[in-house]
Amino acid sequence: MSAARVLVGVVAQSIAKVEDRVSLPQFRVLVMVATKGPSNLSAVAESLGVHPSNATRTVDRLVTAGLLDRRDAPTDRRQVSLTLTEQGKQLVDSVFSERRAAVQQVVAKMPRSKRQKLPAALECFAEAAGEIPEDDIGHLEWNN
Amino acid sequence: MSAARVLVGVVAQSIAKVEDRVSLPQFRVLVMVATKGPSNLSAVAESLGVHPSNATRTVDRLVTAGLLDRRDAPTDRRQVSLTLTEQGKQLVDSVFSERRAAVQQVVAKMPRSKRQKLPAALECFAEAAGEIPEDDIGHLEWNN
DNA sequence: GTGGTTACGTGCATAGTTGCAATCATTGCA
DNA sequence: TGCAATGATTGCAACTATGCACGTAACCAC
Repeated sequence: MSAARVLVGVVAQSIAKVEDRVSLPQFRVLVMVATKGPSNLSAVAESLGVHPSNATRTVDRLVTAGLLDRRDAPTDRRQVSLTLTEQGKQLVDSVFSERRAAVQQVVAKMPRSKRQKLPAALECFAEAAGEIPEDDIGHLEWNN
Repeated sequence: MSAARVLVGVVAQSIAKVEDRVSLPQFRVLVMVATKGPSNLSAVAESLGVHPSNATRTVDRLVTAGLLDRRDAPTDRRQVSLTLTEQGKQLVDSVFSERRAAVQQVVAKMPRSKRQKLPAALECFAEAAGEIPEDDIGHLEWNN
């Protein structure tokens, strides 16, 4: 659990650095679009567990901020197609790479012997988690 | 990083379950009081990085919700003493124990051989993090 | 005591999130 | 063509968070 605290701290810190530019729900939208590719609004709303009307307005703000691109979907003009702008990509990337750096900074302080055993154990842990229904393990896409 | 995603997902899920009752900033206040014992308002505000006036109102809501107890500090009547009510304790405990359960559920799925190596590696990881200035590693008390 | 400092609280303003109901455009089916 | 279903948006209303300026009560040093 203390390791989990550390990791959560890293994530929180990485988000805090961009909180001036985007709120947490907004960032979640960006991450979802970044990870799942061009999406429509309903998908975003459902994935985040909010009312579609809220998703609309959150996307509004991201479009205004120049982080998200909203256009009509080619196949069905009722839907919209959401993609990250270059700025949006950079923002998401900056958060992710900072997380990596922070974790690596910690790993670098571990004694070499244990450091080598860590990846295998963690990979195994992640695999084990993959075998559990997503409802039980949580919203994995939450903010990463 | 995938292991980190899993752990963060667990934390996010555990918080999502109480988000109907308390907001994220509110929960952070509860956790801070739970971990650092009776506190005054300034400490809470500074620890959360918000303006003291906001801390006042956040605490207001928690008191109204019956999760927090606010009374004059015995030593200095300018200050207040914040403690968790029984309800508040239960809420924090429920989140923490759910996290533990979720992690253990994952660990239980790991093969026995690797399972034994995990705790040592993670403990070492956490220790390594402890050696890094808090500004670099993040606000560890964030929500845990 | 008097004055400065400290710790909280209040009023005010702004912005973001949330849900619900209603509306509009598009699509697909009869 | 006409009508229902779908996807998105808008108006409305409430709540939370946030900072700033100001006020009040208590403490401390002189």
